Amino acid sequence: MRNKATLIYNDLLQKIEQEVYPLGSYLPSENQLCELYGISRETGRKALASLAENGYIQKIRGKGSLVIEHRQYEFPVSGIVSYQELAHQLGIQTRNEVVGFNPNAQLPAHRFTIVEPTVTVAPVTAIKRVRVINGEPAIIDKDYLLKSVVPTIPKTAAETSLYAYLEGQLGLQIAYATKEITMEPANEEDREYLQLDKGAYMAVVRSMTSLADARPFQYTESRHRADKFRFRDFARRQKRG
Amino acid sequence: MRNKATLIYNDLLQKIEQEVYPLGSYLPSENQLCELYGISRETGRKALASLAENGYIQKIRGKGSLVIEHRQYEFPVSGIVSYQELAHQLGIQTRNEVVGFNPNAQLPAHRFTIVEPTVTVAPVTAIKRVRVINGEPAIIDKDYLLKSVVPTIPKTAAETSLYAYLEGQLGLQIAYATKEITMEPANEEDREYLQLDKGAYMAVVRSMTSLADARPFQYTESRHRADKFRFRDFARRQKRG
DNA sequence: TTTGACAGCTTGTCTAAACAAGTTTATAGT
DNA sequence: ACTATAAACTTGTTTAGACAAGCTGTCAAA
Repeated sequence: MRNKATLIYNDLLQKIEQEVYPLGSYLPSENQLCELYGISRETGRKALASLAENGYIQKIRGKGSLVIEHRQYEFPVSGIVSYQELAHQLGIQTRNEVVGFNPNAQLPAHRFTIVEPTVTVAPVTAIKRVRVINGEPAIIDKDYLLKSVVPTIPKTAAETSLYAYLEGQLGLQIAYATKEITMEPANEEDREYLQLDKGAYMAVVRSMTSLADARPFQYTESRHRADKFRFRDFARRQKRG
Repeated sequence: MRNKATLIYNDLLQKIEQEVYPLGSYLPSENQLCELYGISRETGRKALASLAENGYIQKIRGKGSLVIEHRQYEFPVSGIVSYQELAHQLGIQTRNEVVGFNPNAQLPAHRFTIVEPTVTVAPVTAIKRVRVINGEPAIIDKDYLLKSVVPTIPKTAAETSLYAYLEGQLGLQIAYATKEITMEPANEEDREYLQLDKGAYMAVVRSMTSLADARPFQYTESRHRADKFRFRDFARRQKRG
């Protein structure tokens, strides 16, 4: 990372995870961080603010930055993390089956709001994948990527990691996403690919992902077996005036 | 709110929602904000950073702060918002039935980790409530509040708003929470209170809420009818070094 | 017409300083 | 032994300034 605050954030985070700063202990004070890293106080404070934001510490005035219990990475996580990144972090035995690949599909464009408001249908690349975890098919991912942003996608990228291709090869800057989680009855496709009984339920995560320049480019529908689904979140209470 | 950044955050947020700054437009530049509000640039930047964090704007270098589509408040929301606050914001017709109130209950203390690690059981006040939305019972909330933090809770507080009592009456500063969402088959209690068939599924949200001094004080199990459940989230991608 | 350089905007990063306010500890006085 | 005060820590807020880097339009040169 280029900026100092992120470097310090990563360093402190690593030391929290390695229990150099264990649960219930205090991080070095802001002034100590200045000396330790050779930075100004505000720079250190930015790193601490991010740690607090993500649930690793709680800042207490007059005392310091307390290391608190944070959510471990579970599957699937909140945040934008690609499946491959996640599986790697967790050491999960996983396989990726591309069961559909259509480089010339169409999608109603009302989903991609700001971009092309006049066009009613947008050309997309459609990818359908089944995630097999420990030998059991658990998730169906349906991705639709705007061809105006990503003209071509090699099938091998879908088989390995889509994000590695988008960020690494194409240099796209993936910035943010909105997600919606609902519970829905399994449809025929679900039952077929995931070998489920009738009456089974699915956790469905629909998300729109956008680039740093605010162009939405990817719509995803991720359908999870109910019994395999878990979502963890950390939230801070906002005080409104 | 006391600090300027929060004041400006609230003011900008209001103007975004009232479409003074509509979707797709740019907020005043940072230097303009300085003049508009009579503040320094860093103070304005803190307000903008919070707006970006919560998904209202996307900052684009060289251009400005673009107003992007943000999640409307849906039910239930991410974040820590009390049921009453939420229902009020949404104008939902809602009723609150306290179906259980035990001021002398016990709960395994391993949930409240840092506080009392040696004690195996913690004294809590147990509250069970059914949320009735538009005449239909939709949610069962089971709350357990540590008596070491909140010694007594009037039953009327449970009938109206628990958070209003904790923050308003007792002056407690509720700071953060970790949540976990899973899908589980409905149990007998669910079926009884929510009038469900056998084989019905529930969305279960378990959460631990803590104060500003990092003391966890509340464990909640919120059980939602599957067909009424929806969770919306906004996430930014983190770049790791 | 096209190209290229540049000025003037924008946000991003970083620093140094000052003061307010909450916590802890040492100390002096009772 | 107890208490009140003060000093020395902590984080919280705010400012002013500097320079880097990305975007856009202007204007002059080719």
